[in-house]
Amino acid sequence: MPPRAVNARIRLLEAARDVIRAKGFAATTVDDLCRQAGVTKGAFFHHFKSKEELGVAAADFWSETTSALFAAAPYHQPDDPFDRLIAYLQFRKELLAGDLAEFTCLVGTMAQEVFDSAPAIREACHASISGHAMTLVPDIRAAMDARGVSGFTPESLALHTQAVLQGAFILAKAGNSVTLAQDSVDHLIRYVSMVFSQAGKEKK
Amino acid sequence: MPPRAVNARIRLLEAARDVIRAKGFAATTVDDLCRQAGVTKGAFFHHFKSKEELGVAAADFWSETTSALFAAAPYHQPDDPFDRLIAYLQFRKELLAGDLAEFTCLVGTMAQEVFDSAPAIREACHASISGHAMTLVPDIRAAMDARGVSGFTPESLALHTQAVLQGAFILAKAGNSVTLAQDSVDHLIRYVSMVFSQAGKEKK
DNA sequence: TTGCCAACATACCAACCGGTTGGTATTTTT
DNA sequence: AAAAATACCAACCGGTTGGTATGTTGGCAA
Repeated sequence: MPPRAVNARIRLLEAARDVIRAKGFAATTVDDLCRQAGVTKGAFFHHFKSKEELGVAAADFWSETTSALFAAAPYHQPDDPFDRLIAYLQFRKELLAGDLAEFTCLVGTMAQEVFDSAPAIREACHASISGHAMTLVPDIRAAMDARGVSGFTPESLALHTQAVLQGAFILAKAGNSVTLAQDSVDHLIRYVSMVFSQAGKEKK
Repeated sequence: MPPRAVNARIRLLEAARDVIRAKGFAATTVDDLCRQAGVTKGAFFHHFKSKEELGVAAADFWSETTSALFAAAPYHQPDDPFDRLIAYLQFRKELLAGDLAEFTCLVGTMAQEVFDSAPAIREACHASISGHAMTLVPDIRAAMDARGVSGFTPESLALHTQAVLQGAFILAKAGNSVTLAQDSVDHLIRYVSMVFSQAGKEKK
């Protein structure tokens, strides 16, 4: 465990996370990242043999940090699987606060840009998104079984929640408005509630 | 009406539509566009004073061509507003075919990339997305009134449909799978059906 | 015919970008 | 303590990029 080595690498990954979310992958230069991380270009190419490899590493880094965030989040507390699912969506909605580049999804942004030109990055983004979605599957499956819901797979609903979130990010970016994203998540919560026959429980 | 002039401009806009959807805005070079359009750089900067201005023009061009496409589409035929809405979503699902770069949304892709660095493009993308969404509002409002649905605005549901589609594009790009996008649209159709109390009409 | 202007084409440039090189300081291993 | 590996730096390089400067061409009005 080298003392400073890990530092530079992690600082570059953090810089990638922040700068790429604001400017996009292609528009972010290696110099941008070095400046933000406070290291030189030599250090950059010591840790990553190319910009593309940094993209892959940034996606993996994103997977690790976000899965830690969600694992520690409080939405796992309810006893009922359905309640946990709703609590998850509510938690996602609460995350939509502050500056746009701070809560949007790195891997969604990168995937959009490089899906055709950098398959390695695309694949790492795919693993990140679907990996996170799959953490929802046990609860969705349990809720479906408990309430006799059918007509779709737990996996497809899990992925749909991520699609709505990704789409919400795009609307928010285009409209420069966080509210747009929140409204979409509200529709998603309403959908999930109705699908699990909670439609009767109208909020006041 | 100049004979060749309009040609070069439109060919550049078509090139932008095709190349940017595949490579993204930042990764698309002016030379890329000139090559694809079969014109020289001189022609490019004659019609657009900068790459950014082309981005704005491409977004506007996208608005025009897509609104013509949707205006001529057959989903307007049903008499009932709700049926028209479902027909629209079914139509959107049917459009998800062929190569990824052929059915994804130019303005969604661009907005994601340039929302922080090119406000003019961002605004043109916003106008395109919300302009299209607003064409759905009369039918949504009529369906809500006819069936006594409330709890959200017609505008927010219209925008939500676009969010789902944009998110579906991202999942499809990340997973390199059209099916992912189609599944999400299925969930959206199920949501809209349930919201308008069509949940009883289960498909076989 | 002349004059003029839009619509291109050709040639070019300065800045920038990803990546390399050769070297040094600091650990780790032997 | 010597040797080897790791972590990092400053300077540099060749190709690329958005943009410009300077023509050239064809149509059209006076």
